[in-house]
Amino acid sequence: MKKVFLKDIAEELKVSKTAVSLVLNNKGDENKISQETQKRILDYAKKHNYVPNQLARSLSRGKSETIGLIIPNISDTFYSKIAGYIELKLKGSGYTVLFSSSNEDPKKEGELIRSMLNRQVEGLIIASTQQNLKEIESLKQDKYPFVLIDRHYPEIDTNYVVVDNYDGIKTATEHLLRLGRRKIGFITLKPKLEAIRQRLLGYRAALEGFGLEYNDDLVKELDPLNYENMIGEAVGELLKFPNSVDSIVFSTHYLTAIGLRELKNKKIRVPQEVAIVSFDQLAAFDLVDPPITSVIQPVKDIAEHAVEILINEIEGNKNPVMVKETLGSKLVIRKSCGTF
Amino acid sequence: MKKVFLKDIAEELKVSKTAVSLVLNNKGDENKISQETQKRILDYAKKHNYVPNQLARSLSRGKSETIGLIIPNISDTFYSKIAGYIELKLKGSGYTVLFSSSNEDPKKEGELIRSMLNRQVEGLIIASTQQNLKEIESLKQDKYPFVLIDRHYPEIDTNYVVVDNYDGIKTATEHLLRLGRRKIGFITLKPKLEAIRQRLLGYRAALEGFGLEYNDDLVKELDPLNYENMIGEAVGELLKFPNSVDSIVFSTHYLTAIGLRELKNKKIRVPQEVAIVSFDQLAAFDLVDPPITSVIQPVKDIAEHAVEILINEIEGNKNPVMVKETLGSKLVIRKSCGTF
DNA sequence: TATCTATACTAAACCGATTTAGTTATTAGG
DNA sequence: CCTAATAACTAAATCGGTTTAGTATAGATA
Repeated sequence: MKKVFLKDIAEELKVSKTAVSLVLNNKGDENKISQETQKRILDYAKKHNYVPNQLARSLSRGKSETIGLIIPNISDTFYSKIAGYIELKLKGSGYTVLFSSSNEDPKKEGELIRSMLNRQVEGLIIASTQQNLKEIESLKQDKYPFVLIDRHYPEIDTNYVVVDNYDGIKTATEHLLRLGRRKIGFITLKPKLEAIRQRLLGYRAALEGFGLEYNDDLVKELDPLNYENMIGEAVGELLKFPNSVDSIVFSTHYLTAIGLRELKNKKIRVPQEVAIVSFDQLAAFDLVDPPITSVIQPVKDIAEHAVEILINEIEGNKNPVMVKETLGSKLVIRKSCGTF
Repeated sequence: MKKVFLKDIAEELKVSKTAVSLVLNNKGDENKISQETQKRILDYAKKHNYVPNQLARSLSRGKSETIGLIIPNISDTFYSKIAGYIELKLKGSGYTVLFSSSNEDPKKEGELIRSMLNRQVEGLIIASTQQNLKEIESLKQDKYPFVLIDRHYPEIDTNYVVVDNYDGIKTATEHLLRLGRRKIGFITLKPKLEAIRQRLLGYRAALEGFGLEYNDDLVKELDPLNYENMIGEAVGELLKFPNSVDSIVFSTHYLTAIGLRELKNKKIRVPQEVAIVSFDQLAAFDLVDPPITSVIQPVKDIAEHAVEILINEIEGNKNPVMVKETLGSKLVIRKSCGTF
């Protein structure tokens, strides 16, 4: 079946392109196109299976009805869930999502932002590497609608929806302290990210709240690109710490998973010898031996709030007040911490 | 900073739009634009931070440099991993991925396909609901480049990359049989999908290979949209089966997870009383109590092969032979099956 | 001197829509 | 009967690029 264009319909029906376009966009009535003509156009379009070319449409209207989502990694369950909820929230709104992963590479992230702008997305949701201050600032300067999620730039006044990382880790650490653990290790990533830095601060604050001194030796910062090879050593060192640590706080779900694997390899009994708690979780953490006490994130809320804020800015008032949301997380207590 | 367009550059530099366009597309030399003019254009473009409007570009060239990915659900780790690998494979090729979830809804899938065509994507990778025969056939008729993944339509001659579902489940079931289990339950989804039907056949073939009779009571088919509420009953019935089953094969990772939860609730010892094996897995299945024996899928291969086939068809010969690949899976033996 | 050939460009059509600013024919009002 | 208003359209500009088919000039060749 040959593809049919607006022009074809117009020629065939001996009406103008204008008429066809108006009718197909439901603007026939308000533009006084007769019912008869409207019917002819509609029928012909349906019969010949006409579909408008979105590119042409977007170009001429200056609206793409697309929003862009830039995340570190679509394979990470945390982000794939967010992506899923964003899609769901957008369902029926007419917007499509264009998404891409930066793989924590600031340069790639910059390219993605520009590529999305070229593609005329109408707004962006970004879980940034937090190393593109310039780029984000210029988005803001251009009054381009966007909202940061999961990670934001404290130094710029933007929309954002993040989780209270500080508080999440603090709560988790305090839970261990309350259970009597005192030699608490912390396995985290090298803090290029403000979010990660917040987690370290939370850990520290919890200790100090219990009158304990912060000890650098208890904190292992792994390279985000090479953590799998470094985890063995990190765990090993914590176990060698004078008489070994009695517990470990992991700052991400994947560190927890490989950390626990390592502890099991070394035949450490969890939680008897070493208790653990995790920031964020994987789907099966409740089934793990032992079930892992985790700080769980309000993934759905992050996604939905971000979409609401963005759509509101795209469609609503142009010079709005920035919306800043820091959502709370929830500690789900299972067995790996040594219970309550 | 005001946005600068091709036209602006041309007017400012007193050259034609043609010249600017050619130079910026690296076609200056072959079109004999003088080095001097080229430099002026390039410098001006860089200085004023010119970026071409992709929509206009795509429209006029008839190429969008975008490929579409339609999957059931981006939140499912299986598909999010595939999405990740597809992105990775496409990196540097100039193509962008536009992806959307059908949520197993054939109608939605149809809309997505059409929406992507409107957006002029140059090719499609689809993990179909397998209930859109018509739609897929018409893609084929239009010689539109596409490749099916994970699920295909046996009745149409298309490109596809799938996993041998039959063989995967058969191997898993045989493993249980070889370990002496004889009353093997099978928890699966209602087989709207050919892929799911294949799994049932694999289960059955394994039994029959061991001279066992297929028994309907041992097979529980759950509604894909309501499996969480049905799992309790399903497991309960299998346990009530004369003297209870001695093992269960789960046909997807999420059924395994909730099934195991249910078994644990009921204080069934796994694998002593009931052994389990899973088709596909979640990130922490090796850490679970007990670690879950799973058939693992070649996710990376699926993604990479699909991309290769698609790009080849988009850029290469126009009337190619369809590529049909059925990849093997691998049984990873852990504890939940009662070991070797 | 007339013709050919490079060189270095450009005008204008085109991609497939949307939209502004009219135009014509008919009817209503004064 | 004349003017104004309304109904039912349409021509042409526009969106921001790409591309085809030329053109003008200078130098080389016969």
